[in-house]
Amino acid sequence: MDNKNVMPEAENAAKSLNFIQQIIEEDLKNGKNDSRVHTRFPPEPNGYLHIGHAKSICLNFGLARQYSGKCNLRFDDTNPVKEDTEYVESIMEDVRWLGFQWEGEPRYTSDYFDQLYEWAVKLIKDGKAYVDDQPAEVISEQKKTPTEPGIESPYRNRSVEENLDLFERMKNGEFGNGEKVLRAKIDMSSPNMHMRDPLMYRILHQDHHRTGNKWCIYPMYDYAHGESDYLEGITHSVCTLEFEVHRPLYNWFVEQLTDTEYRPRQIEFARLNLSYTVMSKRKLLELVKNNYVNGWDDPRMPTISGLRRRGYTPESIHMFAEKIGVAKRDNVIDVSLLEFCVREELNKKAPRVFGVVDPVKVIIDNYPDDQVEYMEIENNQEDSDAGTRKVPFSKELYIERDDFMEDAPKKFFRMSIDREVRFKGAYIIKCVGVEKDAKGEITLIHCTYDADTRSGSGSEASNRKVKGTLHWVSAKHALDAEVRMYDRLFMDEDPAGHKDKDFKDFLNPDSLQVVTAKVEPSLSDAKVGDQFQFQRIGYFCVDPDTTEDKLVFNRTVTLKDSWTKSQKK
RNA sequence: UGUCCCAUGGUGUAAUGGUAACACACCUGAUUUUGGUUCAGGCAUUCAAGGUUCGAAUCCUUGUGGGACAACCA
Repeated sequence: MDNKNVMPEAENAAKSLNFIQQIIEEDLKNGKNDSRVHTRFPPEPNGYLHIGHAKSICLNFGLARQYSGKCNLRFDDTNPVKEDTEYVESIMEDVRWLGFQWEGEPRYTSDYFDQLYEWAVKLIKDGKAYVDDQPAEVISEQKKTPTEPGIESPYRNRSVEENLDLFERMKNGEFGNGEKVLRAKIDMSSPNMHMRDPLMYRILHQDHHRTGNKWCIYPMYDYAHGESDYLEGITHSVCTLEFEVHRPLYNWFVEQLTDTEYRPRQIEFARLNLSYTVMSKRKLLELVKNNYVNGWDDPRMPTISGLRRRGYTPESIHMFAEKIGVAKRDNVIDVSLLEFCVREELNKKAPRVFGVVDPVKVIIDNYPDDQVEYMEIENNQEDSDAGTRKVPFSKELYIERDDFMEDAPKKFFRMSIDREVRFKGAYIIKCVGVEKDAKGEITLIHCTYDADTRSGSGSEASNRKVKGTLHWVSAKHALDAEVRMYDRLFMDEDPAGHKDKDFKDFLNPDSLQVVTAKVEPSLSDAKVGDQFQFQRIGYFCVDPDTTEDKLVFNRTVTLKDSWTKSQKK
């Protein structure tokens, strides 16, 4: 075969495989499980999904897509104490928003409670499971520590008949919470703690969000998970690293209960850690419950719903997941990579508009009092199809307070007394003086304009180069908009890493600032969820969840700004 | 003083016994009616010591460092 003929594809194929893809391709080659690929995303519905889950979602659904396989969505709902349908709803919404479709209906571990119960009975009959009457503390004590072997429970060698009877009575609700448990009979001296007769069932007199009061015994994760994978025909059960030590147990249950060729295979990868970001569901719940943020979808939250509301796009999250890769070593990804991915995408898609977030008024002394000119401005220089729009220009305008400095250094390219700047799409303007209030705050900037310099007029003067270009909004045409400037929630690079300190000590007091901005009139047509670049300021979206009858913008991400960066040094 | 896992620039990820590369970050410079974008360039890497080999980031041994496991959580 002539290699030269396949060069175009070779370029794509050149991408290296991550270690999971290598395992899958090996399995495919060996014809394992009929060379099927079937993955699953199995969240517990006890909280909202966050960017770390997004990595797992992109991985699992992505693998299925890549290998023409399937991917299930399964709610791992074995602990009714913590779970709720609110979370089920939000999880489905988030997965869909990310652009993935699960195979068939959503699955629930609770769908398998009957089968799991039968299998537990089988294990008892095989002498591989027993009912233990001891309280939690005693069982825990007997397990000992990782460095010393555990000791066996006095109930370990009960007869099969007694175990069967007791287990059935557990199911029938004859015992209270914690009075009895079902344990697998494996090896109390195993060096792996998870093999020291792990619990299979505990008694919880608690309504379940799906099965109601049908059950008062609930299976534990270790028992339920592998079996659920088995029942769904999962081939590759991808999970995070902390389950690595559970794998022998996962395999043990599958091997005890089934005798087919088919075997699901657990593969572990390193979970995502993001700098300046807390990812633990427990801590996020704490932020929500104690009103440090306004709910799970607060744009400062690392939740998928928070990112969505902040203006992140599914595509940008896919790009991020692609770039961070998959491996087994602990990692901390810099948030700047995530921000890069949003900017990268929004730069191509988001129309540029003029919005002044911290306005200061400018008056052009030599401009006719009642004149209004409509300046034609490009919507997006990155996209020639984006077209242009008309923006009104008049004698009184607003500019950004940061864009003026009275005693400016030479390197300051914006407005200063006696210096010229271009008002983007309009004229070259020269500052001639300022007015201040009693506190010395600038209240008005006086300018003159050069009428020959109108942009696009073709005149020689209109092509004159000046160092700075400012965006502006006509005062009498401006719309008021509420702008929510979100910043990072935590100031410390690794707020979760300080084990002796409360992570909330690192909360940023300025993580949300709400201001009234002056924006150009074309934004009266803006629709919920629309995204814009406020030229020179950052990317903003119209708050997707706004219920108010006014324009509300959420800041998605700031633009890179080499001037303010150099000033901070 | 147990079992398991991991170790490549500042941060991530490749290279699968044959020239250590890509992205982010950072730093120059050019272009720019956004101090954005784009473009060009720069900085910087195999935990250590032995061994196998013509050749080791890769295989072996030992050590060091980090992580997971002792929930009736998942």
